[in-house]
Amino acid sequence: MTTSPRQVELRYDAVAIDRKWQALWDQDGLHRVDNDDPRPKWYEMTMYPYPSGDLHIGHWYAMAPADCHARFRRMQGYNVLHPIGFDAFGLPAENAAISRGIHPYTWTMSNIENMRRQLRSLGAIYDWDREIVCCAPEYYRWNQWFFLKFYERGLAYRNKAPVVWCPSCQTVLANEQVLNGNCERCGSEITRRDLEQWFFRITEYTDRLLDFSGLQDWPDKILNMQTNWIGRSEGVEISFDIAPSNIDEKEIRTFTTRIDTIFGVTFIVLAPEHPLVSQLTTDDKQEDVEAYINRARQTSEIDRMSTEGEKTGVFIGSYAINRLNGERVPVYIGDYVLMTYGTSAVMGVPAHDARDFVFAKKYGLPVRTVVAPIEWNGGELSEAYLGEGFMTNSARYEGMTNEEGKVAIALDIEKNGWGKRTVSFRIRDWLISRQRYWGTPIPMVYCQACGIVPVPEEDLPVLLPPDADFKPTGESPLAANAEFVNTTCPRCHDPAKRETDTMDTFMDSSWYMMRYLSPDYDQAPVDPSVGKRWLPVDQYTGGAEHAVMHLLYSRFFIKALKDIGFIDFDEPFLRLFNQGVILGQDHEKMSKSRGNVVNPDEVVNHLGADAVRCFLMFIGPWDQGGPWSEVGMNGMARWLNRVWDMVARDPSEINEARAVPETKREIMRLLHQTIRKCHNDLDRFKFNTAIAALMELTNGLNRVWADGGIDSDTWRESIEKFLLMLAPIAPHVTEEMWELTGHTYSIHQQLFPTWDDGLAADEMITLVVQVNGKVRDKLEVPADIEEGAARELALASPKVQSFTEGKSIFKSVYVPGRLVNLVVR
RNA sequence: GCCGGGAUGGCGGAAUGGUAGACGCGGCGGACUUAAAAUCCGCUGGCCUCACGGCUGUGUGGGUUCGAGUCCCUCUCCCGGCACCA
Repeated sequence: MTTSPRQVELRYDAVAIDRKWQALWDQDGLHRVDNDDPRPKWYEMTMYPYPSGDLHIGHWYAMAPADCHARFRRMQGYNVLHPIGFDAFGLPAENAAISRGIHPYTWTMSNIENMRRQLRSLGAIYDWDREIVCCAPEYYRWNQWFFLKFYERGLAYRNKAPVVWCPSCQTVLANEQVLNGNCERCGSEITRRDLEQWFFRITEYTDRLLDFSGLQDWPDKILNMQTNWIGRSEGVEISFDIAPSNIDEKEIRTFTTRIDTIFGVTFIVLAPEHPLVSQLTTDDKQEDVEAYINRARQTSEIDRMSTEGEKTGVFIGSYAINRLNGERVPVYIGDYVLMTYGTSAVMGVPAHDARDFVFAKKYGLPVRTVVAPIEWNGGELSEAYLGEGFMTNSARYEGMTNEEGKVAIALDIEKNGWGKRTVSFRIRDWLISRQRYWGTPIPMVYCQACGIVPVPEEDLPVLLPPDADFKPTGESPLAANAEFVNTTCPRCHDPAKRETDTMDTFMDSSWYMMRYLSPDYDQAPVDPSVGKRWLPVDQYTGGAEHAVMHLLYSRFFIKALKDIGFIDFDEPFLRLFNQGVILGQDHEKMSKSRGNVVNPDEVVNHLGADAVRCFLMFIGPWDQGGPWSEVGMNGMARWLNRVWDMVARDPSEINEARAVPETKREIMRLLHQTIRKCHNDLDRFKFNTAIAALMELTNGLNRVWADGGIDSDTWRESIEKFLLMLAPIAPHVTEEMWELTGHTYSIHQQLFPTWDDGLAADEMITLVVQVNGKVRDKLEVPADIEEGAARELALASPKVQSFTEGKSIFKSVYVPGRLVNLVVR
C-alpha cells in the first residue's frame, strides 16, 4: 500500500515570488505586444479553452509548455504574440441553464472570470488586452458577416438534413447527448427527423484541403486523419437500365471503385431513402418495403453496429439491366447502402465485395467470380475475393489483369455514354445549423413574398435576445421568442420571420486567430494592416482531438476567405504540434469517478507555478502525455531547491588562487553543450530533455563548487546563462534570482544564450573498442585521434587481446570520435 | 475490419545504425542528528563470481549489417482515429 509521499518544502517563498512578479509584469505591461515592433513576428497560438468553470491540470499541460515555447521564441529575438481567449458559446452553458436555471451568459461569464484568475497563475505571456470571448456581440457579429459573405458567394446553402430527435423530450439532440442510442436526459430511444438547415460547401474544397503543401510542419497523424476524413476514392459512375421502364427515370446510377467486376453484378442495392424506391417498388412488395424503411429509420447507429456484419434488405420487385452484358438483375433496398455516399446505389458483386457476399448468401443470390484468385480451381468462393487477378467470365475483357480491365472497361463505358470516371468523397458539407439558443444567430429572414433574404450587413449584429425559454420544446429556443422571430423583410418591408437556428461553435474557432490581432476593431473582423503584419499563425498547439473538425473547418474557412479576396494567405496554421494527454497518478485518464483528478490550484498555492510548469514539461515527451505524480513533483521541488541554493552562493567566496584552467575549460564545455542541447530541444518542444540537460549542468556546477578549481568569472557566467535558459521554463523564480544576482530587470527581455561549437567540443573522448561488435574495452583518447592510432591503441589493449588471441583480424571498422570494431575469425 | 502511433529497469523516461538505461522518481547503504524529517555522499537491469571479470538483456520470431532499441519482414499486445464509404 502506498502511503502519501513526504512533501518536500521549498527553501524559497514560491507563492510570494509568483505574486510579486506577476503583479510587476502586469503593471509594466511586459507582455503587451506592440504591432509595430520592428523585430520579426512570431505568432504562436494555443487552442483556446472552453469556459467550463475550472482550469484543470489538463489545461496547464496544454498551456504551460506552449507558453514556454513562445517565451523561448521571444528570447530568440522575435516579437511574439501568444494570445488567449474563450470558446464561450456551446451546449454546456445551455444545459446549465436548463438544469440549474442560470442564464447561459451569467454561467459563462462567471466561469470566465474564474478561469482568467487561474490562467494568470500560470505566469504566461498572454496579452490580456487582446483577450477574445466569442459570445460577445462584437465577436459573433463577424460570424454573421462571414456567413453573409459565404452566402453571397454561393458557399452557404439551405437543405434538408436529418437531426437526432428525442420523441419524448420533443427536442433535437446533439450527438454527445445520445447514449447508446438513447436520450441522455430521459432515456427514451432516439429517432431521426429531417429539418431545413444551413450548410457550407466544404466539399467544393476537397482537392485543396487534400493539398498539404502550404503547411510547414504538421504531424503526419493529423494529415493522415484529414485525408481519411475527406475520403477521396476514384471510381466509375455506371448506369443500369430500369426494366420495365414505365417510369420517368430510365436508369439507376451506381458508383463503384471496382468497375473491373462489372460482369459479376448479380443484384443492385439502393439506400432505403433513395428517391427511386417508391417508383420502383411493385404493388405486391409495397408492404414489405414500407416496413423495412420504417425499421431502418428507427434503427440508431448504435443498433446498426450491434448487428455487426449482418446485411439486411428487401427485394422491391423491379429489375435493372447491366448494359455490358444485357443481364437482368433484381433491385433491393438495404441499409448497408448509405444515402450520403456515392450515388446511394451500389452494384452488387458478391464475388468481390465482402458486404455484397454476405448479402448474397443471406438472400440466395448468385455469386459469379470474374477476377480469378491465384490457383483458383473454378469452384465456389467461401468468401469474397478482394485481390488482384486475371479477368474471367468477362466477355471481351477476358484474360486481362483486373487492373487493365479497370481501364479498358471505364474507357468503353465512357465511349458508349453509359457512365463516366468520377471521384467520390466521404466528407459531407459542413452543417452549421444548431437548434440551440447559446450560439450566433444565423442572419437570415424568411419572407412570404421574397423568400430567403439575408440580413443587410449594416444591420449586424443580429443580437441574441437575453430572454429566451431554454426548456426543450422541439424547436430552437429562439423560435418561442416572438420579439426575436417577428421582423420585417429587409427587401419588401412586409412582416417576415427570422431564422431561429444558431451557428455551430466551430464557426467561432475557424477564424479566431484573426480577432486576437485587433479585438476592438469595428470595421471588419480584423484590421487589415494588423492582419498583414501577423497572419498566418506560425505555430499552433493543442489537442489531437481537433484533428478533423476544427482544423479542417478552419483550413476551409481560410481558403474560402482567400477566394473571396478578404485575405491573401491559404493556410491558417503553418505549424502544428499536438500535446498528449496528462493522466492520473494511477496512469488512468483523469475523471471525477476515479477520484484521480489533480487540482492545479492546490499545488500552485504550495509549490508555486514554476515547479508545476517544470514538472509538466519533465514528465516525458510533450506529444506523448504521461502520468501526474506527487512524488515526481517532489523531485522537481528538490531540484529547484538545489538551483536556488546554487544561485544564492556568493562567488566572492571562491578562492581564485585554487582556480585551475582545466576546470574552467571543462565547465565552459559543459555550459556550451547545455546551451546547444537546451536550444535545440526547446525549439522542437522536447522540454523533458532540455530540463534534464539543465539538471546535468546543475550537478556539474555543484560538483566544481564543492571540489574547487573554478574561478569566479566562470561561475558567474555559468549561473547567468543557466538562469537565462531556465527563464522560459520557470519564469517567476528565474526573475527573482536574476534580481538577486544583481542583474537588471527583466530576465524575460534578454536573449537566449548562444553557444560556441569550439568551446562545446570534447577534447577527450571515450573510444569504444569492439571485437566482432561486442564492447571489450573503453579507452580515453584525444577527440581528434586518427584511425591508425586508434587501431593501434585498440590492439594494444590486453582486454582486447584476450579476445583476438589466436585469431586473425580480417577487418577493422573505425567510426571517428566513437569506436573501433575489430572483426576476427 | 481499415488507417495511424507505440511496447526499453521497480516507475516516468534517454539514446544522428556505433558504450542501452542520460535525467528524475523509488529502493538500499553511509554521513549529519538524542531521534526523525530535510540535506549531503555512494550503490542500484538480471544471472554467475570473494574479486578481476564474464554471460545475458530494449514485446515475439526471423532478416539486413562489421555492428540493430533504432532499418526490413512475421506475429502478439496496448493506445488513438474512422467505421457497412460501394
